[in-house]
Amino acid sequence: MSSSSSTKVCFNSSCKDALEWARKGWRRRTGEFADLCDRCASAYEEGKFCEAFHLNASGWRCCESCGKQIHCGCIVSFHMFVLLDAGGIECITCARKSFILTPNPAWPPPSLFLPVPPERTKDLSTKNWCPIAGSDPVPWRQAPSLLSSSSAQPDLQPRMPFEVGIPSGIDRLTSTERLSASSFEKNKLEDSYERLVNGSQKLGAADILENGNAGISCGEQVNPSVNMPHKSPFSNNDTSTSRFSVAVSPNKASDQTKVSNSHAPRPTPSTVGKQFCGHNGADPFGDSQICNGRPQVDARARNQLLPRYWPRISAQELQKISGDSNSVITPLFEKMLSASDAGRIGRLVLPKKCAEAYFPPISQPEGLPLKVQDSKGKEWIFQFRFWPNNNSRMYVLEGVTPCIQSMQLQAGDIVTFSWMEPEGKLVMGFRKSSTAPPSDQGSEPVNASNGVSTNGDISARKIKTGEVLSKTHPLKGKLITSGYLPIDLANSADQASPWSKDVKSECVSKEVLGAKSSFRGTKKNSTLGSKNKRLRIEKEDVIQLKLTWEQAQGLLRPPPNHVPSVVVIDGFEFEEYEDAPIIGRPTIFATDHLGVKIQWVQCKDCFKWRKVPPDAFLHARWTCPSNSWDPERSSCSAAQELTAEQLEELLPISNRAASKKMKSSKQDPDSVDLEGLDALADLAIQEEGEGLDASSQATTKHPRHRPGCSCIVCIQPPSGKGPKHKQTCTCNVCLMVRRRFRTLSLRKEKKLSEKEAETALQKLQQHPNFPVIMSEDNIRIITGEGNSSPNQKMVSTEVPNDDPGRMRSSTLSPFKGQIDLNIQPERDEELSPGSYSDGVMRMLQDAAERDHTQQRFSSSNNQNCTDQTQVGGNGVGVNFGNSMIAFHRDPESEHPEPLSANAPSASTSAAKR
DNA sequence: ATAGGGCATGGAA
DNA sequence: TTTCCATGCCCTA
Repeated sequence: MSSSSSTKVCFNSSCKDALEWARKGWRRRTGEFADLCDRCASAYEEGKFCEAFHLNASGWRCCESCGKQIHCGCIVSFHMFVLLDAGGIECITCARKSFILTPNPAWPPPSLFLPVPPERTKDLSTKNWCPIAGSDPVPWRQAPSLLSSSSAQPDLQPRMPFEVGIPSGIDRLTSTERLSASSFEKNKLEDSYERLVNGSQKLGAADILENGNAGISCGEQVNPSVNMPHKSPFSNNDTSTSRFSVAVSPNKASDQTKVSNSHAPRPTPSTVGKQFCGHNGADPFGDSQICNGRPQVDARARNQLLPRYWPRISAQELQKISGDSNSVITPLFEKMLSASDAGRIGRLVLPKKCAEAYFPPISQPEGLPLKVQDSKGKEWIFQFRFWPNNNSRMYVLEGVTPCIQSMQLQAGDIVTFSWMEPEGKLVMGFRKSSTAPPSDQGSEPVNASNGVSTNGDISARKIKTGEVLSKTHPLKGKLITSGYLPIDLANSADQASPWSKDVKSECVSKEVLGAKSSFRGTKKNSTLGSKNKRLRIEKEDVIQLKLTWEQAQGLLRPPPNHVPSVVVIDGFEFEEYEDAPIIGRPTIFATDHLGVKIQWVQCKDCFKWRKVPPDAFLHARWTCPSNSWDPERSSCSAAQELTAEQLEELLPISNRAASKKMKSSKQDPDSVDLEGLDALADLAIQEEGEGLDASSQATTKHPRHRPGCSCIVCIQPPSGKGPKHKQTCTCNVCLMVRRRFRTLSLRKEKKLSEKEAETALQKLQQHPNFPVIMSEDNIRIITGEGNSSPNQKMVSTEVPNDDPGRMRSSTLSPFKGQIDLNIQPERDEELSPGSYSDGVMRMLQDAAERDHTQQRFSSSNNQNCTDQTQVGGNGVGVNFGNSMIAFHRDPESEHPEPLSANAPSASTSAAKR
């Protein structure tokens, strides 16, 4: 999204000034921001836009509390007021004082206005809920009891500001749907629904004109929060109130879906909730209502529907779901399939809040059958039930295996649940997490990053690997503020969320200003990463990267030929790029003896530094042969232009000491801190290439495996669901298995030359169950017999049989003929506490040796996971294919610290011999 | 012996 | 600290 077109004019129809430099105004229905001239943008940002331009327009009303005049008929001021239950409006300031934090909502889902069955028992049993019966309106989707005063709940709690939001909407829905509604309410609701669907009724400030003019109605409101992305003090709440539903009809589908979907589809009706929410924030429906047939204990707990469950369904998906019908699709929630979800157990764990909010209430663990239609129109019946769990419940959908298999889903993919009206059907869509081409089975994969719609707004922008907000820090120049570090680029599912930008930038800004580099902000918001830690660097590991934002920025380059749009947030300028950043090779900018700006870059292979133009974009794997600027030095064999001394001068001061230390070593003068960036880049590239591999997303941690565990269990799809692995397969699992075996073999080779190994072997051969336990560590023998699993077979076939010792090498386990999935072959030497540094260096030497030996190996073994050892500067990186360890040698101490982990070894305890 | 149901556990939020 | 939830594992059929 580039808002810096020179041909544009100010979006304000009263202005129309030519724009030299556009500033962002309110969010348009297309999703783009209104481009404003300086003057109008300032007015908008100061909240004086309507005063300046709409004074004569209709729609001005007074705040019921303070009397302030608010322009209620305009998109520009839409977020400046709230509609009061008793009529009238209140300015947002007063509303906040009254604990009303939700701004004006978008359209509520029509399902909220469904007719209500005459009687609702507190505990809705399966009898009352008959999804299988067909198209009857679903009782549990009944409307809120508008006038119900069922607030006499035992545990009614005042709603605190942070409790207001989507979840409250859910709560209200949940609560009220458990209540009876009078016929009056019913009629009213039906009427409301009717009018809503027919578009004849505009809610509150629905008379909003996209271009900011007042008084002209349009059918859709924009998310108010996006109107003030830079200054909302409670943007979370704001955004959380976005609700929408989509009326999909053949003749207007494109428009409506487009518009509707320009907001993050968040189906729960805070609108309605808001409308009927008391000023004091108390829930008029009672927080303690029965939910799913049981009393709610903690209202606050229900008020959090995690962002990762917010549905992000594209218009296309919705349209596919609805087909040609006039159905109204209301996305309810989505969930990324975990390994167990996608496994053959056939149980899909439902997020509790979602289950309680959107699924029929159940009071018995057996639950009830639930008819769900998939995106192909095929209907499935799942058992919706729960298990008691820690005084709570754990909701599951049972019997999902056929459906999941039918949709060819695996762990990491996302299933979406929507509600379709008037059919009254639960619809299950899906989104593949991989970059696989769009499936014909329904919801197409929007983009690799679990993307959203493609129709215009932030959420709609196609974001391949992440959108970067780079921030120009007044002191330090550009900093990355979005938190979209490469590590998360491929994984962050919420990077496309319409508000993530704001949230993140705010979050990161704080971190930056707090002089603390942390990726937490990003991770917290990462939908995918929130649970699928296999793809993430652990918090601690990230910290160990010892990267500052500035350093990380060094890895990212703006997309070529891309003019950023600039956003000012909290006084800081952010450059915003629509396209993914380029993950670049760390370089050193300098000026040559002629005063010409140049860039020094280090070859990935030979580590020699090459001079390139200052504006050159260099991929993280840049090597000498890519040096088109200097043919004489376009080969790794060519000498380095820079002397070590010169390089030292170029390096950051803080690194020189370390550099000096390393200078005397045999290693090439490496890039010191750049090593860390390098490592990060490596990882990013690996993630780039592999991170989206469904198989690698397949599982999450499991209790028996520590964080960082890269065992097959942790990284492979469950229950053999994944594709068959060929011998040449380069998926994570295969690579890891090969790598594991290779290192095992190499180590064995080494050990065989030692008497100790001989002794061990003798012992081994004397063992009655040879091959069996050789030691207590977790190294295993691969015998070839009893290997029944595909992986093990694969290993067997991968085993080079040129060395029989290798076949028996390595380690043993209590499990005969099995590979220890947790084996950490690189750590076969115990590192005594006092010799950490030695141990690491020894390991690195081993790695170097392996690297050497590897080359022999590689020639006969098709693989992409060539181990790399980089030693130099004060940083030492060992790259084990997709697992990388980088050590940062602290100049102050002799103890190298892990720069990054996510490696199968080195960061965990050493195996004992 | 195997598969599935259901609970327990423990990491993460 | 509490709650959620992924998944391990026991028990039963």
